[in-house]
Amino acid sequence: MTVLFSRKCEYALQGILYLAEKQDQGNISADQIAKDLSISKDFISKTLQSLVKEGIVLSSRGKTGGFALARAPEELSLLDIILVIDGNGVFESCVLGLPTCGSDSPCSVHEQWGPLREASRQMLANTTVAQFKPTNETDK
Amino acid sequence: MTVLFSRKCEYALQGILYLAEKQDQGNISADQIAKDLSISKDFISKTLQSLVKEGIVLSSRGKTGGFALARAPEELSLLDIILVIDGNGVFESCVLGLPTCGSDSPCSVHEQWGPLREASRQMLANTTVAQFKPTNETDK
DNA sequence: TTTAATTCGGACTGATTACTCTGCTTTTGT
DNA sequence: ACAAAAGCAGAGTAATCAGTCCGAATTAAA
Repeated sequence: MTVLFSRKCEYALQGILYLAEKQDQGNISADQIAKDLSISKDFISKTLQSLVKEGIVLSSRGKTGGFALARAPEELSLLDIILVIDGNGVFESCVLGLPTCGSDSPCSVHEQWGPLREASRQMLANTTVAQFKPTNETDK
Repeated sequence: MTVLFSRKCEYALQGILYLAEKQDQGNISADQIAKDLSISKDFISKTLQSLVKEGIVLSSRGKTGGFALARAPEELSLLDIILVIDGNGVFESCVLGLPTCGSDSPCSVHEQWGPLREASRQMLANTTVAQFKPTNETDK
């Protein structure tokens, strides 16, 4: 089944949302995340490491180590995460995969697709991680 | 790179559009399609066979054999082809892959994504193969 | 009736994605 | 100092997707 984002990207989003939820509880171990999200510990671990490299997530080793958000949830959009994991290919290439299709010689759906694609992008850019937090006020 | 539709689906769309273009030239061989679209003959062949099974494309064997559209291009939408090859997963599942997300307990983007997804679907459903034909009138 | 040109079916191969394993390093509590 | 608990890195494995190959069945023309 073809899906908009890669599995890894979906897990990254879920992981980030989870970290935001537990934001005030300090470091969260990959083990705990994995259990609560029912994902493989090794895989979510690797995925979060990608986000650590990009400065989106903080990590610390050792006995009390784990992961935490590097930015305020209000300053972190879903698109930020998607771009790191999957890149922006989804928002760029021709929907029909037509090799000739581009802004200069667009295919029949190109013009109609553009606004939809842009709206999707905007929505993901405007939706912050904070909006997923259950019932907290602004910042802690 | 993650993309909306599978490669096979993209080829199917390109193949159908090509068949529509050559509609008045009788059967078109997989070999010719492959050459003109710069796709592997074997692969486009297999792909079109899937569409034959669903009654979207006609095929005939033998010396003058080849493929042709089974329906009028005006009666064939892009969505028809997409559904056969990729199914409707893209239009159904949660964008974020959240396991809990559904119409009963939607995630934060679910509500906003719905209209976009529906608009995309509508656009693909309303765009017929005929719209791609260069400069022909209605039906021959 | 033979031959050439085609689709068709199934098995096969290669590439990419998804995930796992193992061992190492770091850090903290005892 | 030591042991336990965590992340990290790289190699390895499994599954799916993309594409190939080959031989059989079909059909039309020579």
